Amino acid sequence: MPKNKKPRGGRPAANFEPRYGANKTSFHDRHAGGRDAGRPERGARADAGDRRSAPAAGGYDRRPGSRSVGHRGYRPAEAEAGAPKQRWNAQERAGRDEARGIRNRAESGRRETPHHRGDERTERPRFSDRSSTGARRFDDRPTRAGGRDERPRFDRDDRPRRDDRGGQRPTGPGTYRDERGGQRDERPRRDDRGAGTQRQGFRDNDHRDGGRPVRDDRRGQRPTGPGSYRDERGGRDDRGGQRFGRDERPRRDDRGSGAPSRGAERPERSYDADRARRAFDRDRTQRSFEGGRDERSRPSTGGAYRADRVRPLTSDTRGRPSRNERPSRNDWNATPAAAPSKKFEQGDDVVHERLEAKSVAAVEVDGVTFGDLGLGSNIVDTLVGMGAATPFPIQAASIPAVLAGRDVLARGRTGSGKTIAFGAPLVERVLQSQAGKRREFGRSPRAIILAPTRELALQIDRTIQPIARSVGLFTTQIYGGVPQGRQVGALKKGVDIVIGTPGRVEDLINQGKLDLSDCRIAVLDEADHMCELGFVEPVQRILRHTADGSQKLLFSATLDREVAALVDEFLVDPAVYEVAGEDQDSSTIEHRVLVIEHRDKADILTSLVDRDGKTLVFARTRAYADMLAEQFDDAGIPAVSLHGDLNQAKRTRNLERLTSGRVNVLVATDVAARGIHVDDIDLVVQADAPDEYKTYLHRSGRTGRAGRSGRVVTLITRQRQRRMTELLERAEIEAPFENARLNDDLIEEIAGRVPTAADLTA
DNA sequence: AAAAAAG
Repeated sequence: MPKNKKPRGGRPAANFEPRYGANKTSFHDRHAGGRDAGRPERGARADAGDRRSAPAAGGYDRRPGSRSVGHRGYRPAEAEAGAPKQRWNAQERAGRDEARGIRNRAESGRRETPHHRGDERTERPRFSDRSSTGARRFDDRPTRAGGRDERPRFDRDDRPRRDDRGGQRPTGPGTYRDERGGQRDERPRRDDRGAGTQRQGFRDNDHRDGGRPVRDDRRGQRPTGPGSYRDERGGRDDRGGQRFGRDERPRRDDRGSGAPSRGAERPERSYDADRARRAFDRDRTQRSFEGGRDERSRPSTGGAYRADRVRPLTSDTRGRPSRNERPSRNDWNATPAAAPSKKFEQGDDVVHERLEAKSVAAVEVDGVTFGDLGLGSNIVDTLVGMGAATPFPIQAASIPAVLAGRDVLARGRTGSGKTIAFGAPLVERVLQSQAGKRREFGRSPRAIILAPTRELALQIDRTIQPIARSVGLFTTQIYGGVPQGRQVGALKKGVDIVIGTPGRVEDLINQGKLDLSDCRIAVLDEADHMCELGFVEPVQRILRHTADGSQKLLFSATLDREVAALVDEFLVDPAVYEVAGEDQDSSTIEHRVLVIEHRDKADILTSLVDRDGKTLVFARTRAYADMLAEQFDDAGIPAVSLHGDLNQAKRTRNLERLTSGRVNVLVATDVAARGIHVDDIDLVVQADAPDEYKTYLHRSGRTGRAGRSGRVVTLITRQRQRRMTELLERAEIEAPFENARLNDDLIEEIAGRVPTAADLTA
C-alpha cells in the first residue's frame, strides 16, 4: 500500500529514494492530488449558476491559495472570489487564519528545509514569530560571520545558509535527503527487482547511506591509508577501496603486533575443551533442530575453520592480546579484579565479568572469502559491491557459526563490521529455510533484528536490505515515531526480515499485526545495552514470541556478562567470539580530558566546535543538547541537535544534515552514542562526561572510524577528576588531563586551529 | 538521564 506513494523514478535508485522522500511524497501528494481533484469540482460549482463564475473561473487555477475541498487549507471559492470578509463570522475567520497558518508553515517549512536551522530543534520561542526573528537572525549573521571572515573555514558554512535564507530557493538537491526519515516501502518495484542490485544507480544510492556504514565499519578494523577513505560515494570506488583494504590487511597485523605472535604462543586447545569451559555451555541437544541444521548448512570450510583458525582464549590473562600490563577490557571485559575497588563505588557503572571467548585474529582470516564461509554467491557479490570483498575477523568467526545454526555472542569494537557479521549469514539462513518455497503473500517474518534506537535500526536496514534483496528477500523497519500504517501494510504483504526497535515491535505484536511465531532467528544489536534496565523486559517478551528454539545472535562492542539474563533464558550453547588485538593501543583515537572552570564551559565548547571538520558533541540531557546547538548556532556555527524530544522526522533529518555535511556540528544525547555511523567525524566532544565506561567507549567510537584519526575531548570540572580517572581505567583508555582555560592554545590545538598557521596566513 | 510505543 505504500507502494503507490513511492516516487516513480526510472532511476534504479528509486527503491532507495522513498525513504528520503516519504514525508515529502505524502506532502506533495496531498497538494498535487488536491489540485487535480479540486479543479473539476470547483468548476462544477462555479458552473452551477454562480454569476461570479465567469470572471472568477479563469482565475481559479492561478489564484494563489486556491485549494481543493480535500485540502486542509481549503476555503470556499465564494469567500475568496467575491464574498466580503465581513460575512465571515468569527469562527470562520479563525478557521481561515488557521488554514493560512498551516499553509504558510508548510510552505515555509518546505522552502527552508534544506538549510534552515531552526526547524531542527524542538519548539523555541523565537519560532512563534518566525519572520521577524528570522530577519533578525539573518541580519545578525553576516555581522557575526563577517567577524569570522578572517577564518576561511567559515565561509563554506555561512555562505550557503545566507544565500538560502535570503534567496528563498525552494529546494536544493538536498531536499530529498532532508526529508528522509519517513519510512520507505521495503518492497522494490518490480522493475527494480533482481537487476536492481546490479545497477550502478542502486549501488550509488545504497552506498550513500547503507554501504558506507558497513564499509567504514569494516575499515575501522584496520588502519587503512587515508587514500582509501574519501572515495566512498560511488560503487566503483568502493570496490577499489575494498581491494585496497585487502592489501591493507597485513598492516593491521603489524600494527596490532601482538596478534599473530600471540596466537603462536598461545597453546592450542581443542574445541571440546573450549566448550566445556564456557560458562554458557549447555547441552546442545536441547536445540531440537540443531543437528540436522548443523550438517546441512555448515560450510565446507566451516568446521576446519573453527578448529584451525579461531583460537580460543584460555583464560583471562593467558594469551591475552593486551600489549600493556593491565588486563585488557578488550577481551570481553575486565575481570572484577581489574577494577576491584570500583565495582560498587558507583552503582551505575558496574564492571561485569568477562565472557570466555574464542579470539580470532586478523591474520587467521587472511585469504578466506565470504564464499568460503558458506555464503551464497548472490550475497557474496552484493557484499563485494558494498565494498566488502573479504571478511573481517569478527565476520569470519561468526558467519560459519551463524550458518551452522548456533547461538552466537560476538564482540567486535566499534566499527568492526558487526552488522555484516550477523546480517549476511542471517540472510543466507533465511534463504535456506525458504529454499524451494514460494514466497507467500502475508508470510510472517523469519528473522528479527532489534536495535536500541531508531536511527540504528534504520542504519542496519540500509546495510542488510541490499543483501536481502539480492536473494529476493524483503526487509522492513518496525520502529516508533512514525505512523504504523505503512509498517503494518508491509507486514501484511509479507516480510522476511524485520528490523526494529523494541517498543513498536512489541506494540505491533500485541495488536496482532506482527507474528513472530515463525521467526527462527533473532538478533540483538548492542546486546548489552538491550539488557539494561528498561530495555530487557520488552526484549525478553519479544524474544519469547519467536519460534521455539529460535537462533539468537547477540552482538555488541561492549558485550559482557550483562547479557547473562538473556543468555540464560534464550541461548543454547552459544559460540562466543571476539577479535584479537583490539585494544586501545591499536585504536586511532586520541583521548584527552580538559579540566575546566564551569563558568568557561559554554565558551570553551563554542570554541571547540568552531572548526573545520565534523564534530559530534554529547550532552547528558535533551534540553542541554538543544541549548548547546542553539548556542553554537547563535555564534554563527551551524549546528543541529539529535535527541528523543525531537520528532522522528527531525531526528532523521538532523542526523542526515551532519552526514551530508550541511552542518558540521551535531549535538546529541546518548541516542547517538551507539552504532550510529557518520563519516568523517574527527572530533567527539563530551560536554558532559559519561557516567559509564561503556558509554565512553561507544561515544568515542563515533570517531576514529575507518582507521582515520579521531579525537575525543571530555570536559570536566576539577571535582570530577577522580570519577573520570576511574571511568577511564574501566574503559582502559589513557587520556591526559589538562587544565584548560578559554582561549588557551590547547583548545585551538584540539579544534585543529593552529594559531601559528593562522598567523602565517594573516 | 536517556532510550524505547502512542491514534
